[in-house]
Amino acid sequence: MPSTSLPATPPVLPISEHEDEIVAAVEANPVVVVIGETGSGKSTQLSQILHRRGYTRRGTIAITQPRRVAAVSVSRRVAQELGVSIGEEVGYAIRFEDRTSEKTLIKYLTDGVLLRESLSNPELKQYSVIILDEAHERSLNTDILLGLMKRLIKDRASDLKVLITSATLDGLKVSKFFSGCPVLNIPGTIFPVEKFYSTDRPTNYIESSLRTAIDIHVKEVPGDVLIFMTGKDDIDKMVSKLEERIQNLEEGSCMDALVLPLHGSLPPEQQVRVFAPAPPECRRFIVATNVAETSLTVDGVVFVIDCGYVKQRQYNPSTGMYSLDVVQISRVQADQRAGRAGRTRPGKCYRLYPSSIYQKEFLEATIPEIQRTSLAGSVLYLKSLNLPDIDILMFDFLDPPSRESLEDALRQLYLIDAIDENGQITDVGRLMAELPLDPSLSRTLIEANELGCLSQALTVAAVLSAEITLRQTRSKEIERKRKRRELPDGSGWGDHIQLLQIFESWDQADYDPKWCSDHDLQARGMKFSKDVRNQLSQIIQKIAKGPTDLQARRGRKSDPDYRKLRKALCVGYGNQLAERMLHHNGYHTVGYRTQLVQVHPSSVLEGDEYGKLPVYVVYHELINTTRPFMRNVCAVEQAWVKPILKKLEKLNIKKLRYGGHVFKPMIVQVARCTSYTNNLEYFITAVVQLHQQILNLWVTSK
DNA sequence: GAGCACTGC
Repeated sequence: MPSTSLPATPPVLPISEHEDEIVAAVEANPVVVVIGETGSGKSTQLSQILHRRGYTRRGTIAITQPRRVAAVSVSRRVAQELGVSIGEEVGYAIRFEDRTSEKTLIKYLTDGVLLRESLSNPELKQYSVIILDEAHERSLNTDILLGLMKRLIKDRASDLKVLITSATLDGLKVSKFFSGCPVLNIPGTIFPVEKFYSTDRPTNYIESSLRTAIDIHVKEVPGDVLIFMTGKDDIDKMVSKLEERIQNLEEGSCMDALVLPLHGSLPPEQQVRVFAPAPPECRRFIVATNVAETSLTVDGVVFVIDCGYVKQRQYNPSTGMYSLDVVQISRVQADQRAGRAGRTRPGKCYRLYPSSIYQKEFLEATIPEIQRTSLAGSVLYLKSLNLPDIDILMFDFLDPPSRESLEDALRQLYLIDAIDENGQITDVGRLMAELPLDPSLSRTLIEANELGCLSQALTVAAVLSAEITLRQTRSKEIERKRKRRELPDGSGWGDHIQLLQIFESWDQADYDPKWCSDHDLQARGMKFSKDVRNQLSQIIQKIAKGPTDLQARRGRKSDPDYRKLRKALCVGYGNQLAERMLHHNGYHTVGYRTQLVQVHPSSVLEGDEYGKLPVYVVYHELINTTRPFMRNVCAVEQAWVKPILKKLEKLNIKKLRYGGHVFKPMIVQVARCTSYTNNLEYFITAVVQLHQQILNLWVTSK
């Protein structure tokens, strides 16, 4: 490691007063939990403190962030405070962009990037300190990292320090997870926010928000208003109604007003409007989704209106289906929303629910992502790490996902050849884990490489992982239809093929952003899929067999029916297969559970001359809205389906969990226990887990 | 013939 010669000029932040306390705790313990409220400076200062105290002498300090923008902006800030340029002593690494060098001592990175690094370098030797920042957000990746860190500190007890930092995280719970490590509290610099509750839950929260907003506008001092809604539809409704009501107010009775929507699917140029300073003598109303809760910070907000709901996507492992539900927020979320009013001066938060509901009905914290999502990708990742104790269901999670969810993941991975019937990762599975994709798409790529249609499959995988959506301009419905007709239609084979054709057309237009807008496509999504495709090409060149032809324009004419590509998709989506009913166009899923589903109306797939849809299709996902739908489907042939049916017959969850040698994992675990008997708590935990394992085995084998 | 919150490798 190069020697350190950074100037040290810490700004005065609450955390600075706790410097000695922090350093003492880190010195004496492998893991320390730091609870720092908003404005405590933990994200920018912790790394600098440890750097000053010599922790960069034998390695780099890594600080993970759940979001890319945060990794970039915080690292820039730190570089500025230390008077160095980014990429030198201070750098960041996010997908598609690595701004670090051999000189880098403080490295900000997304949690996903750190997980990828740990794949090729499980001990993460280059780091002397790993800080998991914003752990309270409980992103899927952070949760997996928490489990990995618990292991890592045992293997690197002498030379690794781990800090878990968060705003409101239940410190005791994490401390318990890490064998009772110390918890430090750092106060923040947020201003007080007064909270007002409704006496009842409103029957119509749009109307209720409207009245509150007008009330503020007429009676309150200047200051912007942030209104939390659940989705785009509600926001649009709210914006137009609010504008109307403000217009109807008596002339000169109050100041000017500007109403702005804010949500993720807004084009960037419209999102930016929110960050422009307000015109003088004008109150802004920002009607936003959850983006304004953590991802985007709007300056000037003094009033918050909180409807108490959020739209949440959840996965049901017993049906394999996603649903998007409006659910009550948690107390942590409610407080986070309220905190948005106190960033520049004391504020007010209007909660459109009674305090009894906040106290009794709201969950303490939001259900962590790991319990709301399909785990196939994460389980494959963990399997690829070759952890010594083999049963993935015993992985030490802070909040374990359900057994059902983990078993669902094992079944899915088995059906696409990532693990064998004994639950062991296969060679195919190892390759899949290298690719930053959903397991189905990575399996498709590997099969495509065998079949000689890699270039097309790369495009499909890239476009699908960018999830481009055809932009919706409801007011210009007719025009939209006209434009969409000019786009390729998948040649009757479905949405995957259409997406491929769209990307190829864009490629032929030399990736012109204007081509996207002309065809009513989101340029942002298309650009992202192009970046993903490049990244995938680079990775696959290292692992592909034989010569690879990766140009997007190639490979079109040789296979007019896209047979190779569709076959590769059939193998990759072997866990997501559906068969049409005999007499109508409904489908049932083919797998270890059967669901009645339909092709989503947005699909390009159309019936034959008799109006019949293909007998077999694979689908990208099941989403339960008004009914269960398959989104993004591709027609496949019966002959390709047979191997999947065969695998289904052999599927045995007991074997997937415990493998052929059921006692091997236990023996390994006992061996591990005995080598850690100096840590009594770990020993007890391991024995309890072993006991549990034997019990499970006994129960399931009966 | 329906309608999608937010992240990330």
